[in-house]
Amino acid sequence: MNAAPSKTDARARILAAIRAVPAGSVAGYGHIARRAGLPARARLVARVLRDHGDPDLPWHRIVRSDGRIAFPDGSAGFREQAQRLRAEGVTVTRGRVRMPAGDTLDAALWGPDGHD
DNA sequence: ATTTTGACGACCC
DNA sequence: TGGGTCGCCAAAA
Repeated sequence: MNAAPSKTDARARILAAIRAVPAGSVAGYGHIARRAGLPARARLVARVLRDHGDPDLPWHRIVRSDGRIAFPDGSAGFREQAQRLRAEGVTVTRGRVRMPAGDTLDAALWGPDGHD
């Protein structure tokens, strides 16, 4: 029934999906978008992350689909994200983290159908 | 209304 | 792994 989710709702879903990422783990932008019911809206996720305004939001757990940090190498955001991830036990090598292998593990972590 | 931009992604080589 | 192309979408210019 939700054929036309308003932008506000979409944003709320995205934020929820981001908060659903467990500490010590990472997720891609497209991954979050899909999880929020918004396929092909990875860029929207980026936009939300840029604006969010919630200090508790685990934005640092969101990386590119290839595992690379989305900030320019060497930038403040880049370093901060790497630092935060390491603080959670995530290994960051050359600004890159190891992405979860298959969706199977992903489903196990988040729920096979819908669990937010 | 048209073009550019951006914390992106899938493909290809 | 790494570099380049093309597609996608919303906000800004």
